[in-house]
Amino acid sequence: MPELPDVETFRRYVNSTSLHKTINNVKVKSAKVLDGTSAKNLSKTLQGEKFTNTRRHGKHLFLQISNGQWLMMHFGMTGSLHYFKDMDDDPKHDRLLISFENGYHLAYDCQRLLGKISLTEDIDSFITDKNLGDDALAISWDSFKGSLKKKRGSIKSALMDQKTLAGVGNIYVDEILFQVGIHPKTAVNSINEAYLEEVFESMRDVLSKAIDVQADPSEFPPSFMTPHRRSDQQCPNGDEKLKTVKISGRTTYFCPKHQKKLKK
DNA sequence: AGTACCACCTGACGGC
DNA sequence: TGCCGTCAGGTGGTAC
Repeated sequence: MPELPDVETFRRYVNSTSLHKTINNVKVKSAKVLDGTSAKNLSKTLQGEKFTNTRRHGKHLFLQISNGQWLMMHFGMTGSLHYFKDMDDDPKHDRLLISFENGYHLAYDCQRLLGKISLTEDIDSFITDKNLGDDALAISWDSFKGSLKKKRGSIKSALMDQKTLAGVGNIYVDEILFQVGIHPKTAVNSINEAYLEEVFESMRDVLSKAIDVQADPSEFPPSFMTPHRRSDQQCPNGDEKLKTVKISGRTTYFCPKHQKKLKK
């Protein structure tokens, strides 16, 4: 689930469920997701505090703690958040369980353990340390253009590179390129400025439309390709079959009829 | 600075 | 039923 729209959805979920409530218990179920901190230290840091605010940068979510620090969550391929009261509703792969004094719990669930949780004093230095590019929904057209001009290789790899811009992953990059009708293997440096601006607009459009429906593909507009992302499925714009190709090791779906390497 | 692979992990699915 | 290869919305490291 966890690309920019999913993480933004988690952020709003935390806002509507978990702010301003005293934390009275913290259980680390798997220390493997912890990065640069220990279960003991994390518990000590959160115990008795509240979450006061949230921020998101790309695929990283930050929960502000009332002591001024930030709890960083990254969701890997399979991470998600669940707020519930009855422990019967505790998700199967919960790795961190935060309990509030109102009897509710916030669980960080992550089946494949590829996610990360850490503590940080300062979001800006976290972003600098990780070398992350600007957030894909916050970046200006000028910065986007500037960052992509330095890139070589395919447009797909460039958009997915978190150092270039943060938040776009394998699913949404395919959707963005499908919407502009550009072949994912197109060399970035062969795209002229006007067309690159269309890519930029498509990125903003796809990401915000996904956020509008809580990143639920079953609610995507009918013109979106993502819900057809299965082998042998047809393009939403016709009876053409979608095809797959590997780009930087990731399975890529595209429509051979509607996505061309060069714009006519 | 690219790509190509491997690794980290668990689990679902299809073929035999 | 069971075993096995393959694949999965991410990232980081390596070698070339």
